[in-house]
Amino acid sequence: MPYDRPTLNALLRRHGIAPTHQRLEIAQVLFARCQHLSAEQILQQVNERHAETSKATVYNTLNLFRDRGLVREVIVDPKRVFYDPNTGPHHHLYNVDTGEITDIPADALRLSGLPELPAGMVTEGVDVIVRVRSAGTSALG
Amino acid sequence: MPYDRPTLNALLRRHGIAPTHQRLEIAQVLFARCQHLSAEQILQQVNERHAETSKATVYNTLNLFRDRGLVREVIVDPKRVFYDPNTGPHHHLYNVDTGEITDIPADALRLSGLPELPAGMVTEGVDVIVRVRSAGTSALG
DNA sequence: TGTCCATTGAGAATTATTCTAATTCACCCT
DNA sequence: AGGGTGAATTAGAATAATTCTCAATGGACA
Ligand SMILES: [Mn+2]
Ligand SMILES: [Mn+2]
Ligand SMILES: [Zn+2]
Ligand SMILES: [Zn+2]
Repeated sequence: MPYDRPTLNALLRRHGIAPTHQRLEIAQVLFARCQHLSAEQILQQVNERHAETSKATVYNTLNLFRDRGLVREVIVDPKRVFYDPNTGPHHHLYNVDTGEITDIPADALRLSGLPELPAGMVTEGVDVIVRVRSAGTSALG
Repeated sequence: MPYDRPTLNALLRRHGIAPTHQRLEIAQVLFARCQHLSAEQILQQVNERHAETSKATVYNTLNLFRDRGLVREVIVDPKRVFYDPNTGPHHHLYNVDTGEITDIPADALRLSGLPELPAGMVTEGVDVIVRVRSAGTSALG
């Protein structure tokens, strides 16, 4: 268990985040099993045992974590944002049928020939999304 | 003007879409200037001269066009979907400050080493999104 | 113990998209 | 031309993710 309370506590502090009870609970959910979760899923998992965190706090906290670089957003589904505790460079496999998101390690995939940017632009990141579906599922009706 | 009415008419028919007045107007907006537009932007442009198309029809039509492969969705902004009349393989440059989306030709960018998929999955597409921001704009407050 | 400021949270607001159910329209037949 | 028919359109309501408001809470510390 690499992510016990003292570790999470230090992690938040290191990112300039005051480690409140609710924030630790949310960090726990995110970092314990390193998955890609929506705000709604996080809300449910945090309140699994007994309800103690509000929806507003989950959204506040996720935006705070994102602003401080603790998590990143994964934009693959127009319906909801997913939160990724892995902020290192890597990419994603997205199953459009199941909604499942899987990491692709950065070094598993070579990207070459990025076009030079117009003057005055700076790259913030390069996202690669491999969209897959379960074989047999057709895009047509 | 490569996209006059008879051409659009044939284009819709070729995709199995009955070419109604509203659908032609929407196709016109999408294909005339080949941009990446949101439903709201399309609704405005279609009704620029005189209002004749409803919001419901714009959404219906965009979903129909997407299902029939006439346009593709671009998922870069959690707030809204953008529609792309270019369905050929290519990638996108997304300015997170301005919201501007620019095409990157497929051959401008080499991708190698896609991991083999778990059995029973088939690739639907690979999206590369280069997120840029105007230099000087910071992610922090 | 009391002040202070950040945090929390209930519920309302916002907004992109979808849904419903009724009207309109295009096209065909006579 | 007039009428039947199914598809298309639409106004407005519904849905749902996210944000906002602002009052209540609570920990740190004098
Ligand atoms: Mn957000
Ligand atoms: Mn859609
Ligand atoms: Zn990831
Ligand atoms: Zn494009």
